[in-house]
Amino acid sequence: MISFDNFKLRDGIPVYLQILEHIKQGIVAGEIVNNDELPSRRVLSALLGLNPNTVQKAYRILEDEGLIESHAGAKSYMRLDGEKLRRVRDELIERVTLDAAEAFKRMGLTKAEAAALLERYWSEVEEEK
Amino acid sequence: MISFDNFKLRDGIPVYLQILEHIKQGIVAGEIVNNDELPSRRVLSALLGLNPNTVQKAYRILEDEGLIESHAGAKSYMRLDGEKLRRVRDELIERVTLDAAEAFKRMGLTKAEAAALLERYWSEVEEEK
Amino acid sequence: MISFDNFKLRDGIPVYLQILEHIKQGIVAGEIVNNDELPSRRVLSALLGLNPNTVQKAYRILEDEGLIESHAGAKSYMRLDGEKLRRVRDELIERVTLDAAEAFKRMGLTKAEAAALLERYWSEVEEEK
Amino acid sequence: MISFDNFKLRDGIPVYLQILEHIKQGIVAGEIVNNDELPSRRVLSALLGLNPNTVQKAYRILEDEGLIESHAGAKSYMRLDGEKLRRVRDELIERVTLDAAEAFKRMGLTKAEAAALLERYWSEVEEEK
DNA sequence: GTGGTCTAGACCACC
DNA sequence: GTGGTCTAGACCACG
Repeated sequence: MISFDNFKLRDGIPVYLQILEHIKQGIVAGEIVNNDELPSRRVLSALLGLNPNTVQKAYRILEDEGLIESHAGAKSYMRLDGEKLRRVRDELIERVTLDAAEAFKRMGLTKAEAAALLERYWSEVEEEK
Repeated sequence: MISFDNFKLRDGIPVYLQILEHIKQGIVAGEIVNNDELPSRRVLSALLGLNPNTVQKAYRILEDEGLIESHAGAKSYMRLDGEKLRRVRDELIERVTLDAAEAFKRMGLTKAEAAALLERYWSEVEEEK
Repeated sequence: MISFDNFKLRDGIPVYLQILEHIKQGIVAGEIVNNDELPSRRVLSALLGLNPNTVQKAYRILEDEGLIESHAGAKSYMRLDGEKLRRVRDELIERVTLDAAEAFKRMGLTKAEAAALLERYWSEVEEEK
Repeated sequence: MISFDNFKLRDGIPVYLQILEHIKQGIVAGEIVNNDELPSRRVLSALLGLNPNTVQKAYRILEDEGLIESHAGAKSYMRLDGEKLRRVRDELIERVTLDAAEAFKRMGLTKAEAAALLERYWSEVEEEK
């Protein structure tokens, strides 16, 4: 079962996007694999203190993207293969990296300075709660 | 006069925040310095194809944060000193770096891998449009 | 025994309605006649890979409409007479025809064009699976 | 402005699908053309006695399919070109025709009988209210 | 219990 | 006023 233990809501970003992001990051991290069972909409919404429809929106998009499969009355499961996995991974990494690079560049930092900053702050990231 | 030449709208993020971000990044980059003149709300909104209210919102926040000074009927100017500059710089760098570090960690990358990725993608950032 | 050999599930339409439709179409086609035996709920649900409740719902409606007769512990049988047969036939034909005519009209086709289309696609209907 | 004058709700079919169908039929009929303005979510939902979210769902799907374009704060417009028009037309006609043909066949009618039925019922379709 | 649709109504970002 | 997100909660189809 996919875990949402370390999921923290940030504000300013649509919640359904944060759910999508969390799942996609889990896929890239290898924590989420093919055929994994997803928590039901009701359970997850209760767990995160959200409305079921918000979770439903995230799940619907995942299904539109072919990453999960769900049928009325049945649980929902991850549907991953090499191609999808690669696609998710590439998109996610590219977006995160380019966003950061762009911001650093815009602030006038050099490549080396940016990389140093990233390494310096690495250990300050809030660890698992 | 503060430049918005390289300003590109991204969707999904409130436009007024993008304006704020652009100006703060310019401050950190040293392109924007104390007493610089800001384009008028009307001019900037026309330039960026935005609603004047959206620009107004960004300017109001900058004023609330003490970074600019504006008076009715007069031009607006940057009001920066060492302390404000440091504050803006630290906040911006910390946010960008921590966000990226958190995302990379969540994806299961090591510190070295993340830094390498950042350097690898560095030159791919779209240059001046 | 009533056959479900050519029964294909379509999605988007409630399954119990599809079962009802299948039986009524069989009645109109003359394949299903008075006193025919129906498969038991359990057998049919197993055959179609459905939940017994879904089949039960379809059977209950058929019984409400007086088209079948069933008693606890006994097999179910079709109960058709001239009047019921005519009613089912007229309802079904009218609904199918009017639905199609309405859709064709709404799309701006003429009567002749619609009839031609119907004849043209006639042979493309998937034959017995 | 796209009209919903002749729109009648049918039950048993999800409302958002009926809205989609109505618009697509209008496209095929040539009543709806490129750059046509759509009624706002609020206006249409009030007009049809629906919840705004139901209309929003239909509009979202249309946007996903590339048939309309909408931006926050701005009205929504049809975005059609030859390719999309052909796609919508082909899908709609094929579905309606095949559904009808399949039902008629299943009821044991011949191609000629079905076409005759369609022509006979043609004028009975409820005319514009 | 699970997925899907729908209503009622609020708040935000934007024009 | 317009599009987009979200909460609260109901009902249906299905297993």
